[in-house]
Amino acid sequence: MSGARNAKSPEQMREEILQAAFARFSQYGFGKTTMAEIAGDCQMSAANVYRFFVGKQDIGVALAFQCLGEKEQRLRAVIQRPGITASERLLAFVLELFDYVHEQFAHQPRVNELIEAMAAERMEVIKAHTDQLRTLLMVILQQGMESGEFEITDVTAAAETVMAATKMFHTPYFLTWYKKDEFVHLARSVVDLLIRGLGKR
Amino acid sequence: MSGARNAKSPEQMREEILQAAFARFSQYGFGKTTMAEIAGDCQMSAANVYRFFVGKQDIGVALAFQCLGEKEQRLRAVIQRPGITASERLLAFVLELFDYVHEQFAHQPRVNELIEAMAAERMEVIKAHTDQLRTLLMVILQQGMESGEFEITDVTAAAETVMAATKMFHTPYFLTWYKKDEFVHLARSVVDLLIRGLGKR
DNA sequence: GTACTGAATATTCTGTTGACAATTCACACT
DNA sequence: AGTGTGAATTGTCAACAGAATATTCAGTAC
Repeated sequence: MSGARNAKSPEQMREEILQAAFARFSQYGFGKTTMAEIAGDCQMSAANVYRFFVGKQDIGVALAFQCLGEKEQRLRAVIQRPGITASERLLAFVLELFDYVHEQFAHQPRVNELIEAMAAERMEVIKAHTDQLRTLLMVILQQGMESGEFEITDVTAAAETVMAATKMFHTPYFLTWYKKDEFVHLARSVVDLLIRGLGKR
Repeated sequence: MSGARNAKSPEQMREEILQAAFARFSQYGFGKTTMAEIAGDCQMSAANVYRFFVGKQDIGVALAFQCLGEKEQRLRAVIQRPGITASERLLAFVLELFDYVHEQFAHQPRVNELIEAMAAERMEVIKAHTDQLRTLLMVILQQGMESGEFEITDVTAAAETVMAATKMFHTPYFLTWYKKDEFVHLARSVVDLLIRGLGKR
């Protein structure tokens, strides 16, 4: 242990900075938040923040990862929900995805902005998340295979296909085009049709 | 007939203006084209253009309608293509839709811009087109019902559903996300799955 | 040497202003 | 009366200057 009285580990420092940055970003937005403000919230100089993050953008990217991780958590909960069929789970998954996007768009527009902005510059942010979503979808499809509900030759490809067919429901871009009810209704129809397509002959 | 030597009907005038405007818009874009230029191309003053169009935007809207009309023509050709099954027609329809969007995005980005810009301000532009697309899709589904390929209870709803599931392939927004081949492959997978879902048990 | 800072520098943002373009209008020509 | 125009008006945009901010660095405290 080093001698200074209040020494914190680099991990704790990073955590503290991220927390302060998130509070600012989610209230005022990425652009309107200054490094000096974030640093001030942590009782340090702006220069010192650079000992823990390469730059402001890196802070944004880290937070975007964190948010998407939480989203993934919510979806994992759907995967683990007990006592429902694969078909029901698939519907629940898509609706949860939509709900999340919709809710965030409505109640946390700044967070949404943040994620979009980071994704625009650093593709890997959204790439890792998409991979994760596909993997979760594959679990559902696999379950459906095992229960005999689905008949699928290539689960990976099928997951990709289902992602594409439901893209509209997890892409903020479309959120202004329809009302929430219409979206949910449409999502149900699409999922129903997909389930029928995935089912046994 | 009025007495002036070279009198043209208002319809002809409108047509001439639209043609000149399209030439400019598609080469330089809506924003970079001035009313004076359009008027000059028609050997008239800018002020005179206003006797035929309420404003610049109205010219843009008229052209957007025209472009979307041509797109619809191309799709009608798919509807009328003889000697193919409804399934094949559905695939051809979606691929044609994608091809059109992709081609325009690549070779006529200005036209694309124009349509997006007009649609952003005057919803009815895109609304009428979407209705038209759904109607065309309904024809395909109806054909599939009659040939016994499909089993659909509500053709209108099914058309809406298919539109939603293939949204990704006719929305320019996604064009930068994947490469053309990937899109086509994905589109085929999605359509195959939908066809299976629409088919008889 | 390690942890940190204030000041220096580089970059980005913002508000302003002049020029350009859309639209209107009073009038001319037929 | 219908067709059209030049000039006036209004609104928009882009360039530029100045301010604000991100980032770096030389130096201080311990």
